Amino acid sequence: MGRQPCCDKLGVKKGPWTAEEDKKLVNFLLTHGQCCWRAVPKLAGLRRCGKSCRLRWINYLRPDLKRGLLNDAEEQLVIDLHARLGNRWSKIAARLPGRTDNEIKNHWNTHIKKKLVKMGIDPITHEPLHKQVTTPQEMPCEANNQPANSDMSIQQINTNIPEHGISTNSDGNSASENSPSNDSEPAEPNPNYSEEEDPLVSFILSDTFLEDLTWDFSTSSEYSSADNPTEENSLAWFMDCNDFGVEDFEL
DNA sequence: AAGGAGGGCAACCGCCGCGTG
DNA sequence: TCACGCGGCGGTTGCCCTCCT
Repeated sequence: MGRQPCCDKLGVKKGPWTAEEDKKLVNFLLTHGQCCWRAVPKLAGLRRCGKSCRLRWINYLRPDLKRGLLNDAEEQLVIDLHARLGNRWSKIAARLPGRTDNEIKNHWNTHIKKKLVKMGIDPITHEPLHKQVTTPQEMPCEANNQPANSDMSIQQINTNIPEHGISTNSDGNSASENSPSNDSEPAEPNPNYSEEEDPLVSFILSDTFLEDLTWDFSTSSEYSSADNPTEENSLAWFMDCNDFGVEDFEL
């Protein structure tokens, strides 16, 4: 037997969200905070699946989201993190405040992938393309969707993108899904781009950042409506977000 | 100016892991 | 220990917009 769908398909609207639906969802979440997503559409008066509401909120409506394309530093960070973590977009997004996993995933697939290929680097393994003599099936790390990180490939990236260095595991070990210790391994500072040059990038790559839950905006107590259930507090995070269309929601 | 091709992105789908009873 | 429900995640799809011919 297949798994039950997350919501009753009948009467559940799909497709692009309207401004009216956005408004309902935002108003509800500002007033009540994030609770049981399954109950949200019902309570908010939406004919949507709870998952759909969650996705819409996380990927689009969340006021702490950054808008626009990833800048060079962010892009470089994504490349580096991808070399270490693979396609674990949520983990990568966790180190990029204001960016969502979906956004990063899309950016990777549409921009960065092509960029790396153009530079002669395999976007999956982060190895130089011309060095690859084995087929993807023959490569365990590929089969597991895990990158084979190497100093050489990373250095090549650095060469091609001189403005922004990236760091990698100094021993060239591939990042493994089964070795969570990699997550906690501090990134080696790139000789071409020292911490002094970009302490922010260095900090984001550090354990301090990853383990600091205050950077997790979805659970941030500063903005969390669950912790600060008043609409006043909730509105504060709207006001902090300059390019958010507050007027769209008549707040 | 019109039509086709390609790219970008929002949203959906289905699986997985975790918490709970 | 097992079953179930839920949230979260990554892969994929499909629509819309832009560019090119």
